Amino acid sequence: MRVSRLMLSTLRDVPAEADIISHQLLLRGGFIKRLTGGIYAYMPLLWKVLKKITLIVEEELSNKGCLQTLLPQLQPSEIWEKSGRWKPYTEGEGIMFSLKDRQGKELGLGPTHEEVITQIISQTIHSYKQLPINIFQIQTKFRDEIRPRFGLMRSREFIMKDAYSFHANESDLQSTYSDMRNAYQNIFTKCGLDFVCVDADSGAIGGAASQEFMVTAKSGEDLILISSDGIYGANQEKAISIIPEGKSLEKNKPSILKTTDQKTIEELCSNNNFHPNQIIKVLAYIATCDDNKKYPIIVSIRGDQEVNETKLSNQISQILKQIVLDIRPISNEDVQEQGIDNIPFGYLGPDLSDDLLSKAKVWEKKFLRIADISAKDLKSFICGNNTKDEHKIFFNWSLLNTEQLTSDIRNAKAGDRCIHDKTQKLKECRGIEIGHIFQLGTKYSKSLNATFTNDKGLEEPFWMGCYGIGISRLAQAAVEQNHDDSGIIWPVSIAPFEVIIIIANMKNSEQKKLAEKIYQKLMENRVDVLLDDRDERAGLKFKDSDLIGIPWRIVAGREANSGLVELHNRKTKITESLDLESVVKKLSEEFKTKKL
RNA sequence: CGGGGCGUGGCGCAGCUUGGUAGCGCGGGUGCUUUGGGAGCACUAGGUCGCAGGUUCGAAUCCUGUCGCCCCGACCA
Repeated sequence: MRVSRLMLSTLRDVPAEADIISHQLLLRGGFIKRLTGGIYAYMPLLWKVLKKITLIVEEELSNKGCLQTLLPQLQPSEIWEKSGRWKPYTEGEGIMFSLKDRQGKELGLGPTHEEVITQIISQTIHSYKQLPINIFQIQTKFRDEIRPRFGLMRSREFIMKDAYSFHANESDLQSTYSDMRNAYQNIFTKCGLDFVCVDADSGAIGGAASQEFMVTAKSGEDLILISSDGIYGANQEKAISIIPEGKSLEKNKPSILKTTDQKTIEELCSNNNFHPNQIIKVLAYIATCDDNKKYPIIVSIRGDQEVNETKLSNQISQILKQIVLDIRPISNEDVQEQGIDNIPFGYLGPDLSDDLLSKAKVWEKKFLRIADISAKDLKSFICGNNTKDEHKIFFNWSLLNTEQLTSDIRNAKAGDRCIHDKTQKLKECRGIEIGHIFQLGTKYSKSLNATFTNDKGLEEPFWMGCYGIGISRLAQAAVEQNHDDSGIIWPVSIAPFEVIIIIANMKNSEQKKLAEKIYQKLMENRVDVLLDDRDERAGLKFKDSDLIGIPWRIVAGREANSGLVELHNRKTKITESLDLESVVKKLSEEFKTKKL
């Protein structure tokens, strides 16, 4: 390809809309153009990158025996009703675009394809003899993000690879799951990325085991915790740890302490010389569930710890056997709306009476009480006395005489000790999620009634797995991780072009002739090469080639009349003078490994 | 959804406080010079100042509404 024909449009100034470096560089290099919020056109340069990523993915998955397909994007509401996801996905914080056709039939614009593929497979596969099946597609997905941002990182329309596997039993699912994890390692390694694989929450998709692949980068949206030995890694939503030991409260006669205007843990500690880990923090939440009911929740946790709302939400949905649509702290407005303004915020105890809810207009009349292990483990503690300006001190759980469900709903933090080895500590870093694999189990096959006949002749729901890769996000993550002050430094395997040839001075026929010759030769050797034949000054061409990040640069310049060109590596910045034959030979060998 | 900020040629911005109907840099076009790190000079094209009302003799500027974009938050009582 010749740059004069490439529709290249680079910008010197940073467009005001871009905040993070990868977004800025993609815009400045002319890789993407924004059509509207969170919706981008992939320009020819980026499309080449996306195709290269796609090829790597297809090759790896094909090696694992996966089939490729292309599924509908417009999906009928019925199958989403059956799986129980229509409401959570279209209402509230729902992320599915939905619409009605002229008959009034409701359709969703696919954010993911579990329902569709389950339906299709159940129509096609009937016997255990046909299993397992592992099938994938690469196509555009739609998500109505509350707040699209960072260019392709969180956009409303994006390219995703999603794979779904179907099995006759759980152990077969597990073996495909680890096969896929292995394929993912290969894919991201081939893409030239630094990444980690961490335990993850399975979120709205549901299911058992789930892991995420994270490209480590300062601007990452996810907080991940990794043990110093690298054995354990998890998204903070999911991470578990051993809590730091606290300075425990001595045992003493339980009593009531006057604590006027001491509503926060901090105020309580500074006024009475307590430690946060001697106090039980009690928080009130309201959870909105699938059955349209609102459940008030009382959460107890050790004062120095933070509630993990993902864990909390999962726990509630397990207890109530309901999908939790929304969970948030109870606000003063909530309390007023319900007509129950007698809740002594700042002085709550785990044993806050249900009687306070008796006048509630729409809320359930009973608190669901959950205590984090950190609070439950305290032998003697301080907590609110459910009366303004009063706390209990030297109390224990049997004195409180209250029913509590105990579970881990605490945020693991950097510095906490690890479960697998107490001598290891967790450290935190940020990551960009580019892949996510799930063992779904039978959740979708059951709800959609997708079954096969097993070897005993009985009908049984499929065991399912699903596996995603954000293709367009991966491209941007690669930029976030590989750039310098001059621009992008694409890993060779996914670079839009492997080599760019610059003709320093278009008026010099020696340079032109030599460049053209190398250009032809490299193309004959199947090197993906770009020729900058624009009638521009050399400096501008250098700037552009650095900005768009082509890994190798050949310059036909000063030494052209002695048959020499300059070969420059974008990443190492090493430059050497070579003749035509050596340049072609060197580059052909450089790229040979991946061209069979 | 809450808070903050911004909408002025393709991009980045000034002008707005104190109304008098647009300007700078980059980019585009033409010509000459230049030619290894975003060239110089000259000429030139391109904007109903997001949109709709209102105030005024007169609005980019003041007021109201609306749309769009960006950032932060939606976490501890």
